[in-house]
Parts: sequence; C-alpha cells; structure tokens
Amino acid sequence: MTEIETLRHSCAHVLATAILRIWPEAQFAAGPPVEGGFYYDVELAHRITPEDFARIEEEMKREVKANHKFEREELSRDEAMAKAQRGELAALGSRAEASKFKLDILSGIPEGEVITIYRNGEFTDLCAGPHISHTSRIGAFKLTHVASAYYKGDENNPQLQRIYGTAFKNKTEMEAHFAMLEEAKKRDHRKLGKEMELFVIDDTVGQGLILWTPRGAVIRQALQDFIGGELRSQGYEQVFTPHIGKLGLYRTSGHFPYYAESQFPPLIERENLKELAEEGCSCSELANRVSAGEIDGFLLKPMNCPMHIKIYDSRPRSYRELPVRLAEFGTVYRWEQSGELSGMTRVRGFTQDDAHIFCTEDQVNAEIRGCLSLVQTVLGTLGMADYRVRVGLRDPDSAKYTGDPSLWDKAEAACRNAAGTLGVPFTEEPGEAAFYGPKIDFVVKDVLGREWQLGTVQVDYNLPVRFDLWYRGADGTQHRPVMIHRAPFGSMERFTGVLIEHFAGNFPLWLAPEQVRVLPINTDDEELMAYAQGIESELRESGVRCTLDPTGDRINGKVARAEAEKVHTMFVVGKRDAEAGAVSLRVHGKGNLGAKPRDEAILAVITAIRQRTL
RNA sequence: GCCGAAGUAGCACAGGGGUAGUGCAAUCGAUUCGUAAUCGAUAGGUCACGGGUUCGAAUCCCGUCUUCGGCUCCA
Repeated sequence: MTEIETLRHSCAHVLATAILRIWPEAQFAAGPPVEGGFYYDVELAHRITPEDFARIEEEMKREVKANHKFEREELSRDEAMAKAQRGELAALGSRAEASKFKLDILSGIPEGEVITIYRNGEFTDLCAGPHISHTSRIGAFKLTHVASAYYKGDENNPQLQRIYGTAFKNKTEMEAHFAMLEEAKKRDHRKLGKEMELFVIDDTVGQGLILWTPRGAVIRQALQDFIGGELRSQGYEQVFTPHIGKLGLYRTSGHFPYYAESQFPPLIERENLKELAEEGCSCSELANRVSAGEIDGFLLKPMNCPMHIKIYDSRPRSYRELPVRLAEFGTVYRWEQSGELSGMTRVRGFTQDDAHIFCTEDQVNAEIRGCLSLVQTVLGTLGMADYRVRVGLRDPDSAKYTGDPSLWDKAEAACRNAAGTLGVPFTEEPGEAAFYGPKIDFVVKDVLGREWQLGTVQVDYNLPVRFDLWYRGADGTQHRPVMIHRAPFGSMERFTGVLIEHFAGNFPLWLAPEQVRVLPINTDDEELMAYAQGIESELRESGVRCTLDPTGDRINGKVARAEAEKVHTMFVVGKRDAEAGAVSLRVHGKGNLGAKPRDEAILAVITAIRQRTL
C-alpha cells in the first residue's frame, strides 16, 4: 500500500467509527482504498443519503481530532472468531449481534496466515493493515457519494450500501483533487459529444444505439481512412459481410445458444411463426425449440468471425497463400444490460475495426507481433501513451472456455511471449480470455478513471476446429490453421468516445470536424465577402473541411463562437488582408500546427495561404 | 438486471398545489466593428409518459420509460 492509500484506508476506519456512533447496529463488510479515495461497505436498514454526510463527517472530524492511535494486535484464529461471534469486530466495543461479514471474511483467511485487528479509540476492526499512526494524520477528508454493491461482488449476495469518500494529507491537496475532477468532467465525451454535435442517442431509435452526426462521422471516417492505409500496407484484404446470419452458423461457432443472454433475440421466419401460432405454441416453447435447433432463424451478428471464416472456407487453401488476412469494419450487436450502457463507450450496436488472420502455427508469433505493432502505431499516432496491457488467460475453474486444454496452453504461451516483446509492462489475468482463446488487451481510462478495453489481439485454436478449417500443407496433407482475431481500435464507438476525452474535444487537424473557419470582419462589404468566399472555395477545393461565418456579429463574437465550437484554425479576413491578398491566422486552444505526419497535407494548404502575408 | 438519484424550451438551469421563468442558441430588425460574445424584438412548452389524490397537479402519491452514479456483466 502506498502512503496515500494507507491514509485513505485509515480514513475508511474513521468512517466506520462515525457510522457506528450514529447507527450502532451497522454491519460492515470491506473498506479498502480505491483510486482517488476509499469506500466502506455497510449493511444498514437506514438508507444513507448525501443529506446524512454532514452528520457523519461531523463524527469523523471528532474522531480525527481525538487523535487516537491505530493499535495493531495479532490474534489466533480462535480468538478472532470469538471476537466476531461476540460482535466485537467492526464495532465500538461489542454489540448484541455477531459481526457477520467479518465472520465470513475470517473463515476465508487461509490457515497459517497471521490474523490482525486494528483499534482506534473504541473502534476495533479485523484488518490486515497497514495504517497511519494516529487518526489526526488525516489532514482533509470528504464523503463523496453513496452507491450499492453486492457483497463480495457476487450478484447472488445481498446488496450493501457503499459509501465513498476521499482523504488527503492536507486541505490544499484535497482542493486540487476536486478542481482536477471538475476539469475532467468538462472533457466527458457525453457532454462534449452533445456540445460539439458529434453523436446523438435517440430513445425512439433505442438505447445504446449511436447516431453519428456529420461532425462525428468526419472523425470516424478519418480514423477509418487512417487504419485502412495501414492495413493495405500490411497485406490485409478488405471484405464486406451482412449484419445477420443464420442461427446454425452461430451454433457452430458456439455463440448460440450459450451467449443468448447477451444477444438480441433471434429473428424467426414469418412462415415458421405463422405455423407455430396456428399450433398454439407458447413463447417459452418457441424459445426452447429455437434453442434445441428445431426451428431455424437469423441472428443479428454478435461477432464477425464466423462470416470471415466462411470466406476463408469458401475454397481449398494452400499453405502458399497463408497468412490470409481478412479485414472489415464490421458492425455487431450485443444485448448489454440496460444499466451497463454508457455514452459511446458501452453500446448495443458497434463497429469493430475487425480482422481475422488465418495462418500456420509457425506464423503465429510473427503475426501476433504484427498485430501488436499495429495497435501501438494507432495509439502512438494519436498520442495515447496512458494505457496498460492485459494478457487475458482462461480461468481453469470455469466451464466457459471451450476446447482442448493443450491448445489453450499453446495459445496462452504465444500471447505471453508476444506481450513480452512489447517493451511495456503487462499483467496476466486469469478469467479475462475470450471463450475461444486468450487475448492481449490494451486498456485505457476515461476521465472518471473507469477502464475501457480498446485494442485487442486474440489467439484462437478453437474456432478452426469447430468450423473444421484446413489448408493443404507442403507435405500434401491437410493442416489446421490458427486464427488471430484483432481490432486495434476495438470499436469505432468506444474508441471515438475515449478519443474525445483524450483530446478534450481539441482534435488535431487531421481529425478536426471543422478544420478552418473563415471569419470576415465586415459582412456588409461585398468586395471583402467575395474575397472571403474565394478563400473558402480555395480551401474546399484543396480538400480542407472549411466553412465561412456569415453572421453580422463583431469579429470578437465570431472568434468567441469559433473557439467555443473548437474550430481548429480561424482565418480572419478584413480589408487589410484582402488588400495584401492574405489572411490573419488564429489557432484554437492548444490545437497545434506542428508536424504530426497525418496533419501535413492539410497543414501545407493552410500554410500556403497564410504565408501570403509574409 | 440490481440499489440509489434525476428528467422543466434545441442546450445550460431556476421555480415547487392557483397565468411556465432566465441565459445561450433560433427567427426578424438595427449595427459593419481587426481576434473570447453589439443592441432590440419575436417565436419556442402536454414541465419524460400513463394513472391517482385534489375545486385545481409541472409541483403530492403510484407505475412505466430514459438518463446519471455504483454493482453485476462485457464472446
């Protein structure tokens, strides 16, 4: 635990102390530090609301002021159990009821591990520590919000109230923290997306379904053009596939019915439905018969791989043509639970910058490395350096991961190996694999510190077996190819959402929805207007995304509006410019006119016009 | 899906049982001005939707939908 985490965790104990003074019957579960603060989970009949915060903070202040020492004590398992039974853990002294969550936590501590309790004043808690020396070391703290969480993160367990707060060494640091949070909120892609008219979500279209408005579409198109160029140079071939496919396809892949929960329900043919209705078939019966494969239908595709597999498998393949790399911006649909949806970053329909590589086992390592370097090129080009790499492995205890364990071992070794060549640290996380294979994910944080998986590279020995894929080897016999699934952006929606926050809406020139706006000083002056319109058409013809502000506002008003709309470059033209055949330039915010390779073509046009002043 | 909060004009928000408000945006008019907002007028609303209580509901109650904060989930 870092110094600040220790402080915050200690503050969680102070919070529990305060709550117990107000509600002695409160039962506590866990109270760890988290990024930016801490929480404590509590079971309490009274619903804690932000209105209660002042009262709780009052008690907390008292505890901090009392400057109690955090005293550590080691206990035997029996002693600890006895204490919990008497209701003396996470309690002020003891209470009538046993400390039930603490009892449960105690029973989960492995035999032989040291059991410790910490005491501050009259409050005692089962806790591994460490803690600060005295409560008064907490210089500043604040309760921030209350939410709910399942005990031990299991949705079958009861929901507890989770009270969040934060703590710092002093007030200045805390104020800086909240100021930073306020700034971060201004970058929220949902807010900027609305203000900058990048996308909308319309109830009558459906939750979690993104409508890309013209300005947002510009960004998406620019990203697609960018990655498209990279793909061509790396030997990928473009394909297009439909948005729906027959259920049988997904039965083979394993998506249906095993992932039926996370898909839109199947589309049943009209004829079939009619017959079933005449038979008086009930809905549940229909669902059963669809699952059992007695009734056919179509599925909105939850993934593109089966379609790409069918393209690969449309004729016999020779080892000479491998690797086959099939790429598509493929739109997929997934039934995310309503509470999981969030702006552009968690949606029900999204477009992956997907590709599937079919290769020989010997080619796997080189292909994975190629994919990883593509992801790094993408992130590097956009200046996104703040990401972590996660190698997702199967969870040996879970039945979700299908296929031969020895193949899994091979695939996992390949991922681990390739991740090792990245030159950045990575973590291995069991249970994070796809159902068909392990993966290497690039994970970034949004403005609120929530993690989102963007780029991903997945190694798959499984689907080639399920679909019985093969190629003819040099030895004349049939061999099984290995598949690699990869998406450097992940999805266009999520990536764009994260990108809006990354740039705080101040996109570099090549992505900016409006690259240049021409601001004439005097709209009444016909000669000047003709000149301004000439500049506008000149820019347009050179491929610059450009508009002209036709309003009768003063120039500072026009500038203010263009700034608010985050227009990358402003060309102010007045009489003086017209006479010189020039423009006066202004660049929005920190929008730089630097030498990012992707900006260069547009920059050249702008510079050429601008330099006429010189 | 679960727990909690919220939903008032295109956007940001105020109001809180008795005529629906402000700012920005929009429209019209005046202004023609050199780098962050010129002035005036007009228009814009089933106060999310459905039901209830009441002489009267945007306001109180119930339900639904959506959004937000978490949890769970994320092939």
